[in-house]
Amino acid sequence: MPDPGAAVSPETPTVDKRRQILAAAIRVFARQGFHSCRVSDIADEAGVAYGLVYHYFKSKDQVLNELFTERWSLLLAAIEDIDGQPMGGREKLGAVARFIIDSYRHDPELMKVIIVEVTRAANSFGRTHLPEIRRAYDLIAKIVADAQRAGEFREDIDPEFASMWFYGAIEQLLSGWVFGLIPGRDGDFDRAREMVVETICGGLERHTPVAP
Amino acid sequence: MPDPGAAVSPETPTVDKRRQILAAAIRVFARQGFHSCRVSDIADEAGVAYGLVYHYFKSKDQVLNELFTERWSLLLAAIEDIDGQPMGGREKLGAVARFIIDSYRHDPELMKVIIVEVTRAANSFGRTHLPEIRRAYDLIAKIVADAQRAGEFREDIDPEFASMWFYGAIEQLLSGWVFGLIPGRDGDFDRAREMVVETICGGLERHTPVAP
Amino acid sequence: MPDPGAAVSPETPTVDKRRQILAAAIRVFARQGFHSCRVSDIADEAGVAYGLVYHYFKSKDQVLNELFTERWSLLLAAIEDIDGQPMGGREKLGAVARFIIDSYRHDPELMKVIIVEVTRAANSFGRTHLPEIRRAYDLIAKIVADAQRAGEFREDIDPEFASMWFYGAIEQLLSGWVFGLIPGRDGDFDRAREMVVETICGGLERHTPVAP
Amino acid sequence: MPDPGAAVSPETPTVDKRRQILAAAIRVFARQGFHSCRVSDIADEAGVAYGLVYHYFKSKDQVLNELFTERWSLLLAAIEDIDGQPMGGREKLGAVARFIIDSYRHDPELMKVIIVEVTRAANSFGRTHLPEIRRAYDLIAKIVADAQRAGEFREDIDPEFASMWFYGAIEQLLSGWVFGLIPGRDGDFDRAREMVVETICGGLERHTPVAP
DNA sequence: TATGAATGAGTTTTCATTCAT
DNA sequence: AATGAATGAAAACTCATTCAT
Repeated sequence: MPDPGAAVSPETPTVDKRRQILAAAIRVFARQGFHSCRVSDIADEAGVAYGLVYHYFKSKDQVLNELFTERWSLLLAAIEDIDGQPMGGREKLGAVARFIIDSYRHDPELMKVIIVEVTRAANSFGRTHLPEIRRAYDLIAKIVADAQRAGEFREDIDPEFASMWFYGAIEQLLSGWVFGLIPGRDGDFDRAREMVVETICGGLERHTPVAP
Repeated sequence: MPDPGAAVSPETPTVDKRRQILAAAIRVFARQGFHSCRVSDIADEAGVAYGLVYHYFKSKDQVLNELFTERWSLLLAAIEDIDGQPMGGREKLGAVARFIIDSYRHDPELMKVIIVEVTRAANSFGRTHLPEIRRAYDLIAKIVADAQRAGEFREDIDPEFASMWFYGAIEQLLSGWVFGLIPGRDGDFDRAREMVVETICGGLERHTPVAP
Repeated sequence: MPDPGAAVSPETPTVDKRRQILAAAIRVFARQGFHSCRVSDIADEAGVAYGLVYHYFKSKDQVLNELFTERWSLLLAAIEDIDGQPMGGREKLGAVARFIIDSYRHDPELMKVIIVEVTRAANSFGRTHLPEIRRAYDLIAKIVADAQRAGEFREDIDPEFASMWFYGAIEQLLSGWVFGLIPGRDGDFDRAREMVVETICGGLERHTPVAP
Repeated sequence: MPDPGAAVSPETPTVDKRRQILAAAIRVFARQGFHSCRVSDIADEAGVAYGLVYHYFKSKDQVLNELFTERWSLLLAAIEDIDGQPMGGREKLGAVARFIIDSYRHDPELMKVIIVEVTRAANSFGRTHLPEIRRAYDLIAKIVADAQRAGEFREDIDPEFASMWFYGAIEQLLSGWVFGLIPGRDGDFDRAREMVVETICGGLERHTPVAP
């Protein structure tokens, strides 16, 4: 089972200024937004000199890019890993939902940045990272298609579209938490996860309505 | 049945410069993005003088705000209208989906602007318009809750969350079209609408799985 | 006979801010050097707002380019004009020297800027304007070549090279004045002009040494 | 007869990092220009660590200063040496021209740097080194004055000015080679030297025009 | 001597907004 | 209503120089 927190440096003994800057950037981006913060805000938050940000990163953009890529590649690896396991479609999608939601639970600020500044910022960074983002959609679509072939999911729904519903639903959920639109206390995360899987997979599975 | 195109200017005989500017803004925002365009780009596209934009609008932001508010209030009115009609939950959500998708079909540039620059731009305009956006979620949640009370939808799924899945799925769909991630030809719009309703409502309805 | 001061605006009645900025730029560039001055220095000197410089000019570079091009094209036109007249080589070169020296006398600051920041700044602006600068060398070389064909100048000296001596000598003269290395009082200008023509043309003309 | 290549490092057996840096600086300054290169470019070119440049030199400026001073003092010494010899004006100026042109032939990159970045960069380094540069003009002027007193050169031409023509002509020649404006193949160097001496000295000498 | 991480001052350029006409 | 010249604040980025090791 993939661990959403695996990338976080486990107490580097030496002071790693590069890491320090990245961590500060997460906090600053989450608090003020990428466009509304200055590079000096990041440097101040990290407690380093202005120029050091440019010593380690080519540009302000590059800081966000790195943050995103590092995290997103974990997600892609996790989905691929999940897909490779001997599970049914519902179980696989459940595991994907769990990974994403646990990622949020583990580091809400980083996930906020990734969703708000990249994934949903389709006109700025989203466009840059479209290929990587799309890769996630494709992997999910593959899970759906496999489940259809296995007879688990109904076949009259296009897997590409189903992938959109599934990912869109989860991202909206995280957005809801990020902006305080829906309750996000401890128990809510697991409940939400169960419900979203129940709803989407329930709709994707072959089923007969219960007569009222 | 609400008409997604109702907002279009009712043929003012005199050239309405204000309308001209708004229409130009849609094209420019859709093409370049809100932040990457200058006020002069809008004026040029509209074929009017620079300062005239400021004669009619308080600020660049105000132009986008107006565009959004005008359109979004139509959406809210449509959902309220739909909710008031004697239909089941599936039918109501189907009508909501139809309205949104028809809005996109009718004026893809405007919908692109609204989604990309407002609805999904949670850190800039999205924050400003959060109350109105939230209102849509609430109306959808109400439809779900009513259907639950009527015994049509299963009651173990939180309507607030269900609203997120439903809206998130549709918005993701539109995003997919906007950025060319999924096919968006003529037939696709209706098929996608039917499928998303089938999937989400299928999952929300009380049902029994078909034994494999 | 070309007039080196022809381009200078003769008391524009309306305040021409663009001209105002150009005139200020000459003073500032002459005083502080192009690289050592800020755009705000120009704006301050011109008594206009910072942004107005960018309203009229694309960049700081563009201001200098315009200054140079305007003046240099006058020089080229003058040389061409001189070359077209029915005069001997010595007379023509004398007229060219007169035009350049009169240009300096008329507007020493502008000529200082052109020489110091463009003509002799071979690694920055000089490189950009090399074709135009070279054009002047070529025109002078043509005058020499014609005088050789006419039997006035000795033919064993390459006109291209002679052009270098002639132009280099005059530019060095102006540099000497600009930096106060040689006397530059009223009478000196005409004397220097006569002497440089006497020396270079004397050397270029067919002559026999006087036996000591 | 002075040797223009005398300054070249006398084969230090141990790798002389200081010399290594100076040599690298010549290449980098010649290629990119002083202002367009970074200290790190020099260090990279020399294959040494960044900070080592500052171990040997007080500043980036200091590197160029040293390069210039070392070379220029050779030139001054050469002119003084030439002036001390029992030769006529034409012979002396010929020897000076030979030294300068041979310097260029021997190390074109160094001479390019000295001319482009110092001698002709009147607003930056040229200003700093004005006294040394002026010294060269003065020495040349003295040669002219002596030749006038000896009856070899005509006396109606100011030696200070004549010095300008002579030095300006040669510098312009080198600039022409540096920027590819005039042919600079093997034979051209000697021909150009002979021609410039012939022209300038021919003009400075007492002579009578040949009647056409 | 040698290294390269760390510092931070300094400037161009952009562009929303205002305002005189 | 309409024009577009005029304003000025704001921030990314560069890079010479310092310094701890």
